[in-house]
Amino acid sequence: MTARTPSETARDIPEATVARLPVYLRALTSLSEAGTSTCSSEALAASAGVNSAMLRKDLSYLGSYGTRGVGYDVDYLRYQIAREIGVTQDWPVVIVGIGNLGHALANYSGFRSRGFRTVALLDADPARTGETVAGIDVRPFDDLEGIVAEHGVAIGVIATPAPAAQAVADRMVAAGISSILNFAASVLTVPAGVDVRKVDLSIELQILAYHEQRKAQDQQQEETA
Amino acid sequence: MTARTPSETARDIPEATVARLPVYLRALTSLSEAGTSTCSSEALAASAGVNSAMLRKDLSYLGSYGTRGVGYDVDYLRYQIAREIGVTQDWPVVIVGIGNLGHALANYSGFRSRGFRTVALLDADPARTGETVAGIDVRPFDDLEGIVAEHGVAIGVIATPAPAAQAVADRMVAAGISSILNFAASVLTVPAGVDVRKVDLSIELQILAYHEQRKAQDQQQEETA
DNA sequence: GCCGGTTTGTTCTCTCGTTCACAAACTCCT
DNA sequence: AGGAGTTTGTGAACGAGAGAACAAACCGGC
Ligand SMILES: NC(=O)c1ccc[n+]([C@@H]2O[C@H](COP(=O)([O-])OP(=O)(O)OC[C@H]3O[C@@H](n4cnc5c(N)ncnc54)[C@H](O)[C@@H]3O)[C@@H](O)[C@H]2O)c1
Ligand SMILES: NC(=O)c1ccc[n+]([C@@H]2O[C@H](COP(=O)([O-])OP(=O)(O)OC[C@H]3O[C@@H](n4cnc5c(N)ncnc54)[C@H](O)[C@@H]3O)[C@@H](O)[C@H]2O)c1
Repeated sequence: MTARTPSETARDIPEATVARLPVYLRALTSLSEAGTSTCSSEALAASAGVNSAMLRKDLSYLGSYGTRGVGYDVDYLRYQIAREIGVTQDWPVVIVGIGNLGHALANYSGFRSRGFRTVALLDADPARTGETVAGIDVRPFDDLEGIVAEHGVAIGVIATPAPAAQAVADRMVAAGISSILNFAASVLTVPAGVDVRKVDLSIELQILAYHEQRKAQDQQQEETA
Repeated sequence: MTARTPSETARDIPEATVARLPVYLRALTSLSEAGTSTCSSEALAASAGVNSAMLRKDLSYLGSYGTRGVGYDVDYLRYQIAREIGVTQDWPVVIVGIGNLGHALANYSGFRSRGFRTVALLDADPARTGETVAGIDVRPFDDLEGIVAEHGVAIGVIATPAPAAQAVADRMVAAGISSILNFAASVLTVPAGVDVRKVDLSIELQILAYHEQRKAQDQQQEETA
């Protein structure tokens, strides 16, 4: 069963490492634009805000792209990471729910520059349909299946109110989308093989509030001590 | 030195647990609104999308708020979690950078309903100043110190372009802010005692792209097998 | 008052992630 | 060519997090 074809690079990069690769990629792009051609793990780790040992271990999962005593070639490493993540090719993306957040996302240029191309903006509200945001027409949600098939869309973004999110996700999955980025504050249930990542602003704020409260308590305790 | 005052509840809740508490809180609010007064760890875990054993362990860090053989009282548990996180009180928040994203954040109602009150919108661009978003005037960035002092703001949100983020963070910290939510795609350096959390949309998309690419490769391998 | 059924709180174990520390490998200088 | 000085890649120690399993505790019925 375990066919194990050691075709190109060995797979199985740890999830925590995958989450940091884009940060390294960004740091390398920065360095490259600043004209730096070579950098040490120490320098790159500082740019990325991590420990240098962790950086080296992360990079070692991709292969041996550094030179001992010298460091890493910025552009070469940048290409290798980009290839590993898969952003050397363009990924078509659809955004569903063109309200406050959907508008911001559609207008966000960081998308395009990092290998993601917004091919459609969809909304269920007929009043929204026909509007043009960032040069792209807002189309009815029912166009989803056609657009996904036409462009081979694999990644969908949900920016609808929470109650609509599960239904939208179901339609996306049925249409053939297998990766979803969810901004709605709700837990999505999807079949195996479909990846979901969530971004929840209010959760982030609550985590900050917890630590803030702790700081206040600690300070109070010091005062009474 | 380690005074260790076991004042109320024992502190030191694991970070992973802290990150899940807001999810439980949301699920409990949902259940409460649906009229449910009691629920088991199994049911709550399903709503939150986690394993029931993990849920019980998480809750056990707060204390013993359940009843064996019965389950948890929804409203009581909800209050206990809210108190632990610190969202029974209101947290004043400032948002800096009222562009595409800043507008969406200012218009976001989920803020207010979860214990966070936007007390000011700040932008360095004079053209933005004077505009009113969601009933709040956009004010010059230089008003930061005054507003932080006046309202006792502890939490700041950065939605400026990446190159401006570090400077904004420095000013925030100098003004007395000790928790920052950063939407800009840059690594922030802050003094010890200041918490930073980042939300980076393009990192999330890149993680999805990586897994998507892997799926495609696996499928290709199966076909040739 | 006791017993069967139910559900929590917790212990144990395993996996995953992070950091340390150092040998291997490279460059540069003499 | 050889040695001093760097920097990578990785084995090993350490710590945190997740899941399985089970005893303790509770309810309701008899
Ligand atoms: N605005 C923010 O800053 C922010 C921040 C974090 C999270 N969120 C979350 O993002 C989501 C969107 O927020 P928003 O402020 O943009 O809300 P919004 O109400 O402004 O926009 C929602 C849009 O989704 C559309 N829609 C509703 N049901 C739909 C359906 N079934 N199919 C397709 N489209 C549908 C609506 O027509 C509307 O245009 C919400 O779940 C919110 O909780 C928003
Ligand atoms: N729009 C999105 O969907 C989105 C998504 C993810 C991340 N981001 C990030 O969020 C940030 C903001 O994105 P945006 O699309 O809203 O950009 P934007 O250009 O529309 O808005 C930026 C705003 O910040 C203000 N500003 C600039 N320098 C400032 C300073 N020193 N002090 C105060 N204000 C200042 C500008 O005047 C402008 O109003 C960017 O870093 C972007 O990468 C945006």
